[in-house]
Amino acid sequence: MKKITIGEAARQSGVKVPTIRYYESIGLLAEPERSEGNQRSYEQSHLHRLAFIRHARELGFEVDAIRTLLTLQDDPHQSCASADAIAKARLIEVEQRIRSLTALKAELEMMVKGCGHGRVDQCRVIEVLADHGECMHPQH
Amino acid sequence: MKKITIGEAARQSGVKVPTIRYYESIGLLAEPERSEGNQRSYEQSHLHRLAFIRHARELGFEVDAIRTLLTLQDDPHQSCASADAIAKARLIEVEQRIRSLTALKAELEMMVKGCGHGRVDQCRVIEVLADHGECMHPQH
DNA sequence: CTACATCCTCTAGTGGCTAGAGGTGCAAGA
DNA sequence: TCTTGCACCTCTAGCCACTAGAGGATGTAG
Repeated sequence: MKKITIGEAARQSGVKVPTIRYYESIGLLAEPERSEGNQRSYEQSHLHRLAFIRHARELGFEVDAIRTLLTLQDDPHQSCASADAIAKARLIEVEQRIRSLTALKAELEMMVKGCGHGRVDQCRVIEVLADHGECMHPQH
Repeated sequence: MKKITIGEAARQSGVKVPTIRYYESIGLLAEPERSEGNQRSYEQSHLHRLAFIRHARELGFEVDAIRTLLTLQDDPHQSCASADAIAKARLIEVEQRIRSLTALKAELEMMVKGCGHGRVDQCRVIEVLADHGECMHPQH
């Protein structure tokens, strides 16, 4: 029964110390036992939880979605329809974001390519920003 | 000399009324004249400014970058090297973001495809989140 | 003159942390 | 035993770029 300090938990999970405390404060991570000197003392289960949360955050899931996913994980007999729906919704968001960023990329490339590296009054970067009509992607 | 109210400016520029006031408060948009009753009264130049700002925000430029771009626009004899650098930096950010989102997309697709639509304990969505080793994209 | 939309200022809230102040606990070396 | 020094504690405030709402003034149409 070795006790895991918050610093050690941070090292092992890759989640920063203040962020761990923050997750506890918003109820994402269960409150751990405390040492005699009031210091947090984590179990392996907390580390699994942190890894789960971290991976989900990296995938861009919002804290509320993670909360739902965690309650699902806690009750493995439930239908996984909600988990599926959450992941699908996130996938659609990501696809949309990629599409929109790809359009931005095209516009930025045009701006940068058109820059004559001279003075501002010949600069395509400023010109395109000033006049949206110049821009090839009026959908945004 | 028709006076443009803040509501009219919002309608024409597509920037919301509180956002226009916010831009003024942070010094992005010059303070307009006021009517006798203390209401803002905009000129065409403000509308151009707002259009510029809006377009730049849509392209994801941060407020600080926009501040720089605006001072460049005000002095057309300057070299446009800074504008070029800002746009290039933004382009690199966007490209990086697209790459990372594309990796996420692949992982999410795998999760969703692997979901057997049964119970949570057979659910790939939860499983992948819980164990990063399951995930094909260990670079994140 | 009365509705009623629009405007004004000001404060506080959003998400997901991050930074810092001011103080306590704990392990190792002198 | 004492001290050094790091890691821990709580609490508050700050970050970005807005957004929401309170509470009141102004402007316009009928």
